Amino acid sequence: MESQELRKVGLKVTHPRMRILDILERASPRHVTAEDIYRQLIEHDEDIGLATVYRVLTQFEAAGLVLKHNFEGGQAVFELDRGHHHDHMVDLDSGKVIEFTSEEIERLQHEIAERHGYVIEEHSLVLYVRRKRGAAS
Amino acid sequence: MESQELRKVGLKVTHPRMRILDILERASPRHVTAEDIYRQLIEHDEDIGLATVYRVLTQFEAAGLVLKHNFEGGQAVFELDRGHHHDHMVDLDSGKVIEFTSEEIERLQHEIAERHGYVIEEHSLVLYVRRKRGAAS
DNA sequence: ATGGGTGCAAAGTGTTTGCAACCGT
DNA sequence: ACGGTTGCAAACACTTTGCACCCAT
Repeated sequence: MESQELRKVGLKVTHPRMRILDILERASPRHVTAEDIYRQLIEHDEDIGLATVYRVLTQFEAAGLVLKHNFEGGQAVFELDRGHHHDHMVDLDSGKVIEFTSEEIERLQHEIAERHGYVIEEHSLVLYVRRKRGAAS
Repeated sequence: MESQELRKVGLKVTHPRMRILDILERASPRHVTAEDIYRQLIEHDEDIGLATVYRVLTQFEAAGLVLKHNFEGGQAVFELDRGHHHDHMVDLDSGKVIEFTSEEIERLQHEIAERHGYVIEEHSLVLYVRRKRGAAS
């Protein structure tokens, strides 16, 4: 039950938070902007303001429920944190976001930070790509 | 001579563009925001508007003279493109930007994109780091 | 009941743009 | 002289905030 997830992270169980969490869980594609969520709320005749969407997303991020990414293009995108760290590829033509992981890149990153006397707090790796000519979909 | 660099990329040699290019060349740290540049212009009693700084930086980017990065924190940072591709580490405490390169990470990135049927158009790898406890400066 | 949560509108930030004057060629 | 370039102010897009009311506990 979603209300448990909210309580678990110390957030009061309110209607806006439940609805937004619900949308994030069902979201496909998984990466959505605040406006995307707001639009869906409107479609479902929910009377929730855009400001609330931003506030709730910020709280969810602080609570570790969602991840926020700043890809190119101004709008931040959010996704539910499912616990499996991954990086992103953004298809420049379709806007589609593809997730990927690479143990090896992770390892190299830590090695590099270490070499400079640093510890990685967080990182952001985004590949902006285009379909290869002749590649199948 | 800087005026040559401008002509080479097809930009009219104007006072604002010369001054901004000059600041970028002398900049240390090399990564500066539009405001940083604007501030320096003001200090040197130059009568150049912030809008012009943005316009010129955009043109420089399009001309391949500068690179623009969107690190966390809203403000975009610019650096003169010296031709040597590199990625960035941002010290979360000092704001300092450290450059690094990793042939291996580059290779892995292309391998991953390839595996998904894509070609990398550009990419962004930023490590947000903190000094390791006890690490020398 | 009480303190956090919410909607709305207004304020903020960083960046872009319209326009008349200006300057490099 | 011409057309690109500039400064200024206003417009923009996205996000945050102040405030009076509302609702979960």
